[in-house]
Amino acid sequence: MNTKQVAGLTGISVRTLHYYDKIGLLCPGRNDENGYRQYVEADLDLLQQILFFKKCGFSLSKIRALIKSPSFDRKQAFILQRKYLQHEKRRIDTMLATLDKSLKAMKGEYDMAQNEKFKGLDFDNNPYEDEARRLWGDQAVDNSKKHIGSLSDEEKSAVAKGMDDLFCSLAKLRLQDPASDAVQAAMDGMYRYFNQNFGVTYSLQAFAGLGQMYVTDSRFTENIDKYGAGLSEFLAAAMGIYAKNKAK
Amino acid sequence: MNTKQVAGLTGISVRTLHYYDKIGLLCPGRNDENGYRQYVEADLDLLQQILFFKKCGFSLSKIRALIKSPSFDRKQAFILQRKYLQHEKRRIDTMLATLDKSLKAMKGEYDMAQNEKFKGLDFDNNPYEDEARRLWGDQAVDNSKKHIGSLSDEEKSAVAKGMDDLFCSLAKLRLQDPASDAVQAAMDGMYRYFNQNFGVTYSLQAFAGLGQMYVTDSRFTENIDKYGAGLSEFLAAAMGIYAKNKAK
DNA sequence: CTTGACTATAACGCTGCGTGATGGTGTATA
DNA sequence: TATACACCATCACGCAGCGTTATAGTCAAG
Repeated sequence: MNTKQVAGLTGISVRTLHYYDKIGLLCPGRNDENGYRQYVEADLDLLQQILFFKKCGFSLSKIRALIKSPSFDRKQAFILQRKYLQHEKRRIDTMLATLDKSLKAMKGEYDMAQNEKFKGLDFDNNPYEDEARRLWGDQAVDNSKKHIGSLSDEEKSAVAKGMDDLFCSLAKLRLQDPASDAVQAAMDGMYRYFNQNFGVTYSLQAFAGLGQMYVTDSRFTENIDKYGAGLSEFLAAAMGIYAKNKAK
Repeated sequence: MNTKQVAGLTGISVRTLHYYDKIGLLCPGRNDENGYRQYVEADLDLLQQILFFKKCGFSLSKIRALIKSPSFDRKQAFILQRKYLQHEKRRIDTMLATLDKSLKAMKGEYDMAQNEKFKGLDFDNNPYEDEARRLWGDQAVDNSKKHIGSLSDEEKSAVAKGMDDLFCSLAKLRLQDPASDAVQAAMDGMYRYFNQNFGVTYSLQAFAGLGQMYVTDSRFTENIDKYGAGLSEFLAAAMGIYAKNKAK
């Protein structure tokens, strides 16, 4: 299929498809003769995933990080997205209730508290995040929190210092290819460091899952990106590749 | 209430509230001593409206045009918004169905057509628009279309020319105050022109409603704004004021 | 060989805020 | 009375995700 046909099929504009290609989000093959884009079925499936992730409120760069990761699992993504949509439905119900109450209040049939007027109208928190936490991260996060909690103040600050150093050194690599030897060697160091310092043994899967959380979970993203813009997305890719390679 | 309290109550950031004030969307009174913003209950109700309109996908400038119009009716807005939300719920159901089918297709239990993969994922058309059409405009639009259809080609182009001239002259006024005498005189001309040339007699209410449609309905907005950026929003205000004044 | 319907890239514009920077106010504490 | 500290204010700049021209090459039909 050519660009225009995909546009017609999906409702995404041609311009947008060009843009997605340019930013490395959806890069179809090309016709050898004239260089025109050629979308095959796998491209369409990927586009569908992209659109679902957009619905879940992720930025394009995050989506790219997620779907490019070798540890990306379509089935899991579908399941999380379903949970997100169910959340959304409930939110809409809340908003409908708010609406009906506001109507009644307008007629004087109901006395509405101020905070009631805004139920369901808060735009901030992303339920997809919550679900992803439950699926991938909370045990790991909780465990390490528990472990850290059991340390003395000195030990705590030592660990904190170690993490700081680790992320500083990782940040310097973030413009290189995540699959390169240098980066993968750093990943090996990271994996070992985590296993030594967090009271849990990370399986390779859990390590890759933690990488996914670096982009899906704002608690991580925001802290990590302080060491350098885009670091979390870079790490997600590099950790996924590391887990995949080592699993062999 | 001060700015921070409102922020806490609604989930809207302080920065955003400042911004809304600056662009004339939500301008609370001020404390005389220090110039601080003071939000009263009416402001909160308005903010609620603004948030509902945002959910419906309107831009801030459109929202401003809608709520500032004297013909703005809170109850009608609530009702339209409810319909919009119900639409959204149905769309989510469609997306959920698409999701489940995709899962099945992945397992090989179902053969999915390409276009089926994108059901519910099209972001473009705004259901609020459709509802607003049904409520305010379709009869008027249909009637005038019918009337114009009954004309000869010459007459048609004469009407088209007249409309073109009319909007050109209106566009020149668009930076003035919609309530000013000059603008209101032009509105009088517009009202008469419409009643003479569209085979329908516009009630003042219908005239104001048409103004609302100029901003809610992209069929109008896009055409009108060709004569000058923001013309549709300006006209919506001016027509609303005209109808209100003349009703007295 | 020209027309019209495609394709391509490149560059500028727009919206809705977030994020400081900088400075005035108000009240509590030393 | 000084000073700290939390809160308010107004700029000014930056960013994502495209829409929108502008400009140019490709291809089949007439």
